[in-house]
Amino acid sequence: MSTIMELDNPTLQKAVTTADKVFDAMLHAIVDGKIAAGSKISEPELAKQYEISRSTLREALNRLEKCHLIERKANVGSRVVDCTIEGLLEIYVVREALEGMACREAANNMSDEEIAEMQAMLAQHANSQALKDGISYYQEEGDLDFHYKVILGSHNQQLINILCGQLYHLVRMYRIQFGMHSPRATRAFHEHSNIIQAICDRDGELAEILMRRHIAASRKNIENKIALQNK
Amino acid sequence: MSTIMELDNPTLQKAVTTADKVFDAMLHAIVDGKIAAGSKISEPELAKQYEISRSTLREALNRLEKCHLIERKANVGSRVVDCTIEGLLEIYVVREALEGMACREAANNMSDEEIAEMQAMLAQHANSQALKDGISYYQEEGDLDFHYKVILGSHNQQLINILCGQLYHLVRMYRIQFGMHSPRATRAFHEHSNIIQAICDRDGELAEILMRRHIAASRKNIENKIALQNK
DNA sequence: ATTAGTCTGATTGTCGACAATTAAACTTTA
DNA sequence: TAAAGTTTAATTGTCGACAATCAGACTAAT
Repeated sequence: MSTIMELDNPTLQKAVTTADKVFDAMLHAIVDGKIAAGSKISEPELAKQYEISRSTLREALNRLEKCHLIERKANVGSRVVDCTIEGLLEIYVVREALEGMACREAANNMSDEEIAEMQAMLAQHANSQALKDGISYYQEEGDLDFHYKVILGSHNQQLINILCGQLYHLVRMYRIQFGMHSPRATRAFHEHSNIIQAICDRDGELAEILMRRHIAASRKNIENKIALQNK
Repeated sequence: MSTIMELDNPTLQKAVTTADKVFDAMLHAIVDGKIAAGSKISEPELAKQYEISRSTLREALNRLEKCHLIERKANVGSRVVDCTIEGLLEIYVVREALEGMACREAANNMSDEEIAEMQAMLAQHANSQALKDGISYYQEEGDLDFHYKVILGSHNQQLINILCGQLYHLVRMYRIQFGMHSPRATRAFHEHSNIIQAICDRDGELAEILMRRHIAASRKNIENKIALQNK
């Protein structure tokens, strides 16, 4: 396990203060839909629920706002963001741009060890996929693992913060709440494989193109589903 | 003045609460270097200075952290981010990706009125530039205006939040503290002009390419200066 | 009946004080 | 003298209470 993971990845920083722990708890609760999307947040109620003071809760709320998981209006209160199709498509657009660039930078900046790690991970996914075959849950987790590795491989702290620290919480939220178990498992696997190859060849330009196509394909997949649903 | 500006642009939301006002004050102070980059922030001292309680100050600090202008460590305190060459180049990489995509989306989504507005703005810049010629301050301001308009034109709230709400504060901070009065004034003007043309033609693909080149050119300009300095 | 205005209950914003933790000064020992 | 341990001062995290603001219920007037 490379030391880069723990130092740079904002999602893996251990919670030391109680506000941190409440933040983690609420993060999972929101992502998993246990706190409903779009619902209003009552500070006194939640403070009682977590058995903390309102100040501490507000500290946690501030961090949730940093992740764009809640929205605050002055003198009115906080709401959990609601999951809309438009919002989902907006995120795909941002991901296409940022992860495409991250992939280019990863091809330039990843160490040989990191690349080897990623290849090993892919091989492992190949096995677990052969086991579970149709079932896509592991593939889904594997998909996130893969994208995280590429992002961290960019060695660009700004990219890492925006993607891992903010956007990916929303990505996971949408995946769970929209029940997005992609049927593109084997196709995604081959796309991942090609991307890693490009990174291994240090071909940043190609790596970016492939990653953008990979994400754009997911987006189009969603758009098609929506189009069918509205017919 | 389009109503979209006020509603969507996070930088233009009026400050209603006192924490908002302190946030605005500190934002400017940090961007302008009146609070030194890399310096430690003393909560009791600043609270006294702004004549507010520590709770209110911490609320303001939380928002500064959202903009990546300060960094907090648990039980240790907050520091203003320091301006490094590496950090500056990282930002350019993110901008190239995000603003490139924003430009593509702007070509798809901007209304004809918005495009006309932007063209009018460019004409105005042409005049003020002819007046001031060598002096690049107005061109610098104009450059920011132009980029803001394109970002808002994407009509993608995620893109707008990340770029206008977070990254551009850092951009302005670097510009001021590194004294980046670009000597590329007339070249940048022509690049802006071509980008607007592509947007006007609704050619998203070209618009993205041109914007990416525009930003990459700025980055390379910096890199060259650094290379000269270190010789 | 509808609109305007007032009032009330509840929620958010702000404050000052206390507890927990850290960093530095000081002592002690090899 | 240098290194380790202890103490102390200061800073941060947390708490409960008060003030400011808002949303909805109620009343009154056209």
